[in-house]
Amino acid sequence: MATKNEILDLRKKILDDEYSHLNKEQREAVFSNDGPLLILAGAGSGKTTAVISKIGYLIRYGNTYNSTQSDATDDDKAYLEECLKDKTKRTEQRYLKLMASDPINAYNLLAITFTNKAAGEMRERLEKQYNISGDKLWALTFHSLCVRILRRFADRIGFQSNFTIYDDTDSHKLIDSIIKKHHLSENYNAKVVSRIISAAKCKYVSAGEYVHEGRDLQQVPMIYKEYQAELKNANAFDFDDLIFMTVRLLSSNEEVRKTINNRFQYVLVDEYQDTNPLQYRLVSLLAPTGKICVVGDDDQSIYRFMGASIENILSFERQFTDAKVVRLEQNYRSTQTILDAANAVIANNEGRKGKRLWTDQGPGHNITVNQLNTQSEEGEYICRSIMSGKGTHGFKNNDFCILYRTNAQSNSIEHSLRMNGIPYRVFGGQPFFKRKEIQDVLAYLNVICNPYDRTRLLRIINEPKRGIGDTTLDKISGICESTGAHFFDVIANAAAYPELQRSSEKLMDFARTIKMLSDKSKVVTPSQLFTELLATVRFEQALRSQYDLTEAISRIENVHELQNNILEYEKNAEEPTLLGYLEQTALVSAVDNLDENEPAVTLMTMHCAKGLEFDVVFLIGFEEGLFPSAMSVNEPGGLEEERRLCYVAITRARKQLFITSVRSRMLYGTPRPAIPSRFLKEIPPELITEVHHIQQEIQPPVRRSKPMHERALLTNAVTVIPKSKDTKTSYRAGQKVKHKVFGEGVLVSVTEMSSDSLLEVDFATAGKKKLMANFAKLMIIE
DNA sequence: GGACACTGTTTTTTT
DNA sequence: AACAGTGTCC
Repeated sequence: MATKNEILDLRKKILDDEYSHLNKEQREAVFSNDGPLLILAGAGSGKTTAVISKIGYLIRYGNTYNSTQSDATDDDKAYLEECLKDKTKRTEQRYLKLMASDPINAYNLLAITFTNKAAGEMRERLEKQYNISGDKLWALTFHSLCVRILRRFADRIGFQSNFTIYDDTDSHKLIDSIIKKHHLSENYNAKVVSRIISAAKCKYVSAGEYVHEGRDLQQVPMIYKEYQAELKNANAFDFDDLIFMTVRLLSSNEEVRKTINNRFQYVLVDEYQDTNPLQYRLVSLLAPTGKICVVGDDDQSIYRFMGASIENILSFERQFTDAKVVRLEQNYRSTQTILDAANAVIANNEGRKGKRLWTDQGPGHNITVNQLNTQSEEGEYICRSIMSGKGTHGFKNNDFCILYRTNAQSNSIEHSLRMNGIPYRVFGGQPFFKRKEIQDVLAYLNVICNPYDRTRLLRIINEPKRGIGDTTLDKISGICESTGAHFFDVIANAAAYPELQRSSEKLMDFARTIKMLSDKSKVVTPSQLFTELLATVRFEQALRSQYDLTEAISRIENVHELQNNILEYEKNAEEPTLLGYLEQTALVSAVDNLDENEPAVTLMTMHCAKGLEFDVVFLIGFEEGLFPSAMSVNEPGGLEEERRLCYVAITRARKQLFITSVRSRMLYGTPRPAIPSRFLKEIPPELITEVHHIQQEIQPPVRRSKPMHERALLTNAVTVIPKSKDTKTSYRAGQKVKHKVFGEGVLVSVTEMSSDSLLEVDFATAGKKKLMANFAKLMIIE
């Protein structure tokens, strides 16, 4: 009889061999499945590889590594010894029978990620490396997971499964209407109230339980209660409620909880440092037996403002008994210089789990630091650096990434990139979906799915104009108030209410349109319905009559772009539905659309960049008041959060890091003096090469008598920029340019004006147009 | 009901 | 500088 230890030892050797592509710590993370596990994964430490391997392992072997049961014979032992030497044997039934202990079905695994992109990548890699079908295993974000659960069990908490999702704009609108109704506009701001309510929800404090502190805003509990009543009446959830109500559902309904727990036998949570107490509750409900692995990095917790609690990861070991912690500190991404800088900066924080990144790659390039006078110089400097990086190091456009603290900073950089003909993509801000015409069409689609969605119904009931004014709407609200009827039902039966006599035809006509489209939506594809909708409400005609030709064209283009977006969705979704599409538009994150292969420089906020990596990273606007932000420095813990953000930003870079600041920054349209960020001083000086941006015109041949150090300075400078006379001279007649709406065209003439240039462009499709250079945002193609 | 001018506010980060 | 919200007039 082979002893238990002999067999265990043999198994360990085989598994170490099979997972030899991982380092020791990663293997430990893969093999530790006895109880709750926390993987403390530093930036770039191969965490995704470890997680993918772990899932593969759980599905193939279950919990072999630590399995104590063993009744193997000597013959089994000899067989395993053969398997150790001969890999091909490891597909045999007997091998698996000896090695596996409670393997988990992919169907019974749940992986929660931070973005849909991360979830998609996980599914892809599992499919490719372990042949695990992506639709069997649920890899989702917190929000999309909750939508799935709620769609199935909505009736248990008094909702219908065709519920719609309110984004921030929608909830602000709703809260604002409640504030107005109670004549509280003087002292109550929808945004502020919405934040308070959201913060309460993130701590799982319901409207009934909420107790307001402080002397101001005493009416918040009342608004909170009404807001929840309105949401329920509208059959809608806001972002927080998606999770809140799922928690409520699981904790109050044993049958549902059993169904869910039966399905999910092992739960993985990524980016655990960014979860909030509400999400913690959800996680504990999903993994009551401690079959759970969370992955995170306390140093990368940057979403406190969204209610994320760094406490979740810091106290994981207390919250989940017998938890094990594995640290991944070897970095496979960056040079030692970049890691040293990151380590040095984050070392200034207190209350960390503690961790030090290292790599066996060399030191690489020093970090390049430059202080410029203005934002346009900053932009120009970056463009020059990109161009020289492409020339001397052979980098491609998509190897570069520009990161900033606030979205507003993208403007000036975009301008420089356009002027230099460098293709780029901006992420975040999501201006497209915020456009009025897009919001309007989406509101229609939401109402078609869920006619009780009152906020969106109000948005479109008179858009395009159909003669239904405020007076009528007030009357309808009054009827709803006194009878408890739904807004839509009142409209649909307008003739039954004498006070609505004058507009009853218009109202009922509108309701019939919605009803008709709603019926249709059950039999046609989302894109077909979209076409039908535009035709029925004569949307394009309305845009044409409302705006002048150029603007109408641009808005119609946007609507068509939305149609493409729907088609794209239909192509990718396994089971495309209108509700599914709307869900996606509500829950997409900025980076979900990032295509690493698109040949363009990437622009985004440091927050957005979490989880991404680029060869060359530019961190811009390193100035006091901007980064760290002025608001954060007075807040307890605010500075440490900014520093973590700085750590995240630095560790995005693989090979080269550039950091810039300016002396004069525009704020609210006026220039303000700025001094370099304190974070720059936290980077050890020996890691930094300071580049001095040279202000003079390029001088013809350097004079012999020039002192050596000044010459060195000149050659050291990555760029020598002619004094920025004005960037508009970059436009020349004959250039090929591209406009976001009009497409490609040729520049016919350039007329200099006081602060701008008038451009005449002959577009291939749209014909000749006159545009202002600063406004048109043209991209120079050649 | 809509067009227009004027005012005040905004910039921290987002599922 | 850009934009949303408000007020005024038609």
